[in-house]
Amino acid sequence: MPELPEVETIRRQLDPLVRGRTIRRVEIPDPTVAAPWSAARFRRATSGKRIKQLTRRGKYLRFEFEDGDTLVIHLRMTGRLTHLKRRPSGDSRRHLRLLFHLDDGFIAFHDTRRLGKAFLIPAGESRTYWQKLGPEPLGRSFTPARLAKITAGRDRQIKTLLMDQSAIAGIGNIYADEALFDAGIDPRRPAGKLTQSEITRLHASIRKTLKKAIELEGSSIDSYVNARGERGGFQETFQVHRRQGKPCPRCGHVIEKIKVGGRSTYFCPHCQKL
DNA sequence: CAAAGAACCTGGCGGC
DNA sequence: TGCCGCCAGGTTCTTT
Repeated sequence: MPELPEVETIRRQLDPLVRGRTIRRVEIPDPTVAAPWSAARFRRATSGKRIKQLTRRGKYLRFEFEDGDTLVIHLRMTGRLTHLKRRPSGDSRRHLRLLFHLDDGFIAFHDTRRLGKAFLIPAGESRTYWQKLGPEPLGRSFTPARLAKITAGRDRQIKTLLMDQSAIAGIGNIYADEALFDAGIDPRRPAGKLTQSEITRLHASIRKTLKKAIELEGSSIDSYVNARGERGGFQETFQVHRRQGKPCPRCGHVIEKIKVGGRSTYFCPHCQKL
């Protein structure tokens, strides 16, 4: 489910609710979420900790504790993180993987496909851990020149590169498709062969698309909901993603669905130049 | 080293 | 109705 806009939406909603709160107790109905750590070790490392703030890096959510340690949660495909006033019971515990009891309310991590992860980064190791990720596309360091550096000399298809988290952090299948359409670039283009003006356009399209998606609180195709359990709104504005067979909103040509890097890819063969 | 492909999971859907 | 294969917003490990 969640790419940068969805994770950022959850962060914005949750941050004011968890700031200064203490994790009183942790329930771990499915210990694989904390693997390779045991449930006991995970519980010991998180309970009693006071949360300083909630931050995001790429698609990772970070509960920063006052002692310097960080609890990291990655939702992968179907993870959901919600704030609850009451402890879930019965049907609402289906697919529940983690439940944090705060001094006021609960943070629940549900995950149908069980691909999501929760883990801890000790105070000293934080800096090096996040170095593996590329720049934040909405950050100051992500300039057209920076994007040009990322694409230079690369033989890879541009869409695959955009989704490579070590190149740029936070873009997934939805926003890669939408940004490439907005920029008028075929997703299969070798990254290193983009012209300067295409790179400038793509840079602007990435930022514009992500910002708009955050405003609309993310995209809900299937399972995604925000921290309040509500669906996002950006799926209503999809230009090409999941719209194969429908007319291109710009030229009317039929939108096609192909595979790029093993992922379903939607684009307009007329507007997006190969 | 870079790039492609398989593996990890579960559930929903279309086809037969 | 039942079974089967395919598909899904992501990452990581293995293979080329």
